[in-house]
Amino acid sequence: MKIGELSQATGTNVETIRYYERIALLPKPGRTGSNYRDYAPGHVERLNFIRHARGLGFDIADIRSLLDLGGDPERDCGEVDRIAGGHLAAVERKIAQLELLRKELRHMLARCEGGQIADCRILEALGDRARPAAAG
Amino acid sequence: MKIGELSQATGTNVETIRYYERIALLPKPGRTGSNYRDYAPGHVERLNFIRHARGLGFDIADIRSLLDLGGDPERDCGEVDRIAGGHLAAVERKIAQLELLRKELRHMLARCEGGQIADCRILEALGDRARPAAAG
DNA sequence: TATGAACCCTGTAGTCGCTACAGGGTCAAG
DNA sequence: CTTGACCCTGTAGCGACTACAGGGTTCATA
Repeated sequence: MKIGELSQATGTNVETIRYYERIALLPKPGRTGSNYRDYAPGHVERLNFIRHARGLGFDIADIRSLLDLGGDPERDCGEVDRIAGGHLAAVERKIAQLELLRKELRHMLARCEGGQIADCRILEALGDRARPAAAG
Repeated sequence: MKIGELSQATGTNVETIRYYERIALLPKPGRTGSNYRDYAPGHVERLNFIRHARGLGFDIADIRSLLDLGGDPERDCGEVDRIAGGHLAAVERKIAQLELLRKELRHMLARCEGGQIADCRILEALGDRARPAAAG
């Protein structure tokens, strides 16, 4: 299987696949006589795992750990749970933070009554660090 | 005012201040005889604006536009409104996306019953691209 | 006067996860 | 025999910083 086919099969950019190889996230495949990468079904599986985890926002260090753990079937599931739980917590923190931003942005926008820059409540709110809109 | 004082006054890393100068977001200050940067009150105000806007997640291109607009007091407020509104929409999209991730992660974690890696539902869910947990 | 700490300077490289070239080689079809 | 689609390596770019290395300055203290 050539890199273009792996790309098609997994919906992954060719450059991204080569990048994953470079950082040793995806093992080096064999090569054809003309030096083309030659992938096996295991590569498809692993790359699907990686792309799904990336889609869920896991960073590459976490994915590396998850893949390592997956290669050790007798080991306890706790570490996997810890990584996924840690990531969920991070996502929840991020959501909470963005909800605060949303509130402040909505507040700012609600105060805008059009008119001239000189009277712009949005610029005023941005400049006024001592009294951010979310607190008022 | 030296860079360390500006840093204190605005809660901004010294390296970040120099970075803002390099990308011409913060105007070059005067220099003392010993070549130290010498900031004026206007710099404090501008940097406060920048930091507040960055805290709200505006990117530097947007902040540049907002600062430019602020320098033109007779101009209509519409462009400012458009930038802030666009950013609010982006924040809302991001929240929606993270809420989906949260759902899928919670689902994955809920299925974990401990035990061995070989039976790990989390790794199974991650590997199973055809049927992501959020859809089931 | 010497010394040491705390500050300041420039310039460059690293972070993360890709993405986008430049400059070439390979292969199948017409 | 040429065209075009694919493949290769290597390097540089993105955004928004952050972290040095390797030096200069200032000020208080001994």
